[in-house]
Amino acid sequence: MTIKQLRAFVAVAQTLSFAQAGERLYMSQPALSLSIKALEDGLGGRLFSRTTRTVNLTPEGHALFPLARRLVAEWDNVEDNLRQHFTLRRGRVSIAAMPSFAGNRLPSMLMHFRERYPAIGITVHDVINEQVVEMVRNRQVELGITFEPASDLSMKFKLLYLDRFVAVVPRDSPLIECTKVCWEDLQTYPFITLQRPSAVRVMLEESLSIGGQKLNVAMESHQLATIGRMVGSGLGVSVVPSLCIQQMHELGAHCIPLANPVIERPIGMLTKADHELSVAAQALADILEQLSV
Amino acid sequence: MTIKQLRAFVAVAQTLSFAQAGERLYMSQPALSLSIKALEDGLGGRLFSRTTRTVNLTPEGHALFPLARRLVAEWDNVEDNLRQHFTLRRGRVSIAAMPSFAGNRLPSMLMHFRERYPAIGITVHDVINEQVVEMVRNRQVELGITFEPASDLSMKFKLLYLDRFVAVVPRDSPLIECTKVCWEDLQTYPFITLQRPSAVRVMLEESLSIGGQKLNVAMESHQLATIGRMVGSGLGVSVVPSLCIQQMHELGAHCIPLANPVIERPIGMLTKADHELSVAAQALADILEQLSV
DNA sequence: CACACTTACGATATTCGTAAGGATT
DNA sequence: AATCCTTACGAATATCGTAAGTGTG
Repeated sequence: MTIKQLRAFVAVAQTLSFAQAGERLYMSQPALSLSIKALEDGLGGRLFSRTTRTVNLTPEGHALFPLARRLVAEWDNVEDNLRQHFTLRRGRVSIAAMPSFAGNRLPSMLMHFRERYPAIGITVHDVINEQVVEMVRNRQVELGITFEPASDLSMKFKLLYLDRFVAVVPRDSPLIECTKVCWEDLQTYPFITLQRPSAVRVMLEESLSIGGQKLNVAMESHQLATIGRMVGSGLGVSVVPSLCIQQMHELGAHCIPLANPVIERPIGMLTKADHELSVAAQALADILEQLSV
Repeated sequence: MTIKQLRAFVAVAQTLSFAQAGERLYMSQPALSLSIKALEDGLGGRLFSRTTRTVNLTPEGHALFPLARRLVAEWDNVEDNLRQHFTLRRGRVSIAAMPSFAGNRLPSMLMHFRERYPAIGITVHDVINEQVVEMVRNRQVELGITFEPASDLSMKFKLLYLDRFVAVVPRDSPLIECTKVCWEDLQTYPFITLQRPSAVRVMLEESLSIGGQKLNVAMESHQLATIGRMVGSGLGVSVVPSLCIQQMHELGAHCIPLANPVIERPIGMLTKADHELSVAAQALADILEQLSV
């Protein structure tokens, strides 16, 4: 029994005519006749009782008809569904991104993606850097956007760009005139930064300790938006990835390049090394990469 | 997409090895490789991510796997089920038979059928002659057993044998010595027979009226068993199809050939002319015919 | 006699197995 | 070096369309 034979059976059963069914199936009537004969032989009995003049279902054919119709319909569904996934007319892609990225660059990138593939659903997990790595590892998401993690053979990291940290100061700060600032310039102001599990905080401390410097934290938050608004209100200064520059401006703070130490971190896409991306995820990855050049 | 390809896909997805799957499918590994390739090309994307050393499902392949398994399973079910019907290892046949037949000859015939085809279910409708014809006409049953009905092009009648009516008398009747009796012999006793819608009653009246004779009914019943017991108790005499001889004996009555008038009626199988029998019904018809020779 | 299904037959396509090639552990 | 998948190619098989055959209304 082949799918072709089953389609032929359904067509003949519906039209009760080999000639008409042949037309519908785009095949000659003798070929159709042979096909039905092969089906009957394969099953071990007749499905149609036919004189040269009239065609009718046998009781067994009658029993097969609804089953055959269902099988063919399900078959077509599965096939069509899969084809739509491959042609990006259906699907869903889950990604995780650290908040600084998810809240700044990502939305406009997703706009591009959605414009191009409006039928693909997107699930974004806005979680801290470490959780991004975990979610990729656990395959909760296909794609993660993070700072480059410690090298791990089970993960693949694709650089999108280098992010250089910048200082954030109030609009009325004297530092506002500088084209760049050093850590010493900032130390005279209360320092506001993210709470501990945050990668930004950790990377900041690491970079400073290399230069023998120390972080004196006056205030902490775990929301970038809060930090921005605190700095904007004149409560103190901060250092954030350049990703956040626009957000900081919108929150009323001002950003200045940080010259010493230069804190530069690769940001990119993280995937499981041993698992291929879905076509949808690959399409998203392609767009993210393309928009990061 | 063909059923063969889908089976190949399932096998490879389960073993994650073209070599092993090839063995299971009884085909060479290169042929399997080509088959999967053809499937992937047809669907428009990869289902397996494979290096020369390891095979893995792509996300799309992963999505297809349960669907493919279900499709293949349903396919096999339908195919197997139909094959079993054709080989008489599954099925049901519905027949209708007039009470005189259903209660006498039929049971032993069904025993033969059941012995030969124990998996075929049988539904017997024990109804009066006219209803048998109706049930065949309405396709409530595939097969009917009746006296030959008025010829009707939409029905097919296959003679099983001729039934000759016999007289039924009490064991202590003086008639018991006769090798045959005439209507006149019976008329001296109270006559017991079936009620009006019954074909036996109608045919009896018809036959008598041809010879200018008349039926004086002393008692009526609509059960043959009741008649038998009434006659057996000495309440009167009756005339029944020879079908019922054994039953009458068991009920304590005695049967004697009826010589004048001779009432002879063809009994046979009735089917719809334009509808083929199921293999199960045909098998039953064959056995009924064979046992009637 | 015309129509509709079946059979016959030659051509085309598809499928398969063997052999050779390439990549990974 | 061994193993496993892919590509190449020739052979076997299957499928299809045209043409001829057959039975029915």
